Amino acid sequence: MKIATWNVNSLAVRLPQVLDWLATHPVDALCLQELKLSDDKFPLKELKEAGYQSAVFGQKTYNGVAILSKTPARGIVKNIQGFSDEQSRVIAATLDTPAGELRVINGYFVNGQAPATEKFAYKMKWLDGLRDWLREELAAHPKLILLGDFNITVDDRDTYDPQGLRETIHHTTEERQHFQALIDLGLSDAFRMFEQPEKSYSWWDYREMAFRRNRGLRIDHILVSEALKPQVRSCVIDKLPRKNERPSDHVPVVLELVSL
DNA sequence: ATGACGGTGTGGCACCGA
Repeated sequence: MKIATWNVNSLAVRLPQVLDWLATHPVDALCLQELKLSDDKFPLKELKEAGYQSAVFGQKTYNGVAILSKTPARGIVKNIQGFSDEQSRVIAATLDTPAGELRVINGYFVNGQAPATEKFAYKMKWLDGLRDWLREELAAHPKLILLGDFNITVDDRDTYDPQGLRETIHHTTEERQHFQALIDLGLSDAFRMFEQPEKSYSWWDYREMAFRRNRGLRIDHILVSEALKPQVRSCVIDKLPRKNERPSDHVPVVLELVSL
């Protein structure tokens, strides 16, 4: 059973690429971020024809998240419970999969612009709210996955220039402490459960031929709960879609779970 | 380096992303 995350940076532009990818990577569930469209513009029909149901929390122009799944999603929650948010950044659902009943929390985390800005402060508050809510979700759902675009590098291995980008956005101590607070709830970074290629990233800037020079960041993550850990077989980044024409700046990350 | 590229909504550009 496979589940993936992909920040598509406009589903309107990327739908053909998503359909292509699903045709070659028929995952059980695909979590999308940065739809950049309202619910009424969501391509429900096209995805249904590809074999996927959609739980959608859209927003015009910015943000927007969705969970595509082969089996119906239940218990859908939009945004962080107990945290008031104008922006559509989280959708959670319970899925019945070959690997069992899974709680899936799909997030488009706040970017944060730069330390000491209002947007950075919002990022920190948002992360606090997520942690508090996640504690409850974990208590209710032992087998839980938190995945999406975290907009945080975990350590030096996740960035092409650890020295030059020290304490800049996505690299600050404060962001990493907030990431650690999520880990401390009892979650594991599935990608680091395995040996991985050096300089593995999930995002590359469109500018300066960043992809060709592999100047990227690993900011798209999949965290798994303690109860799910024994079922994790692999976690890989699929960088191939970054070579598409008109690619997203992010690529999919894929988690494989086995049944017990 | 106030830049670069790309998406959106707008309107002759600005804003945002990371």
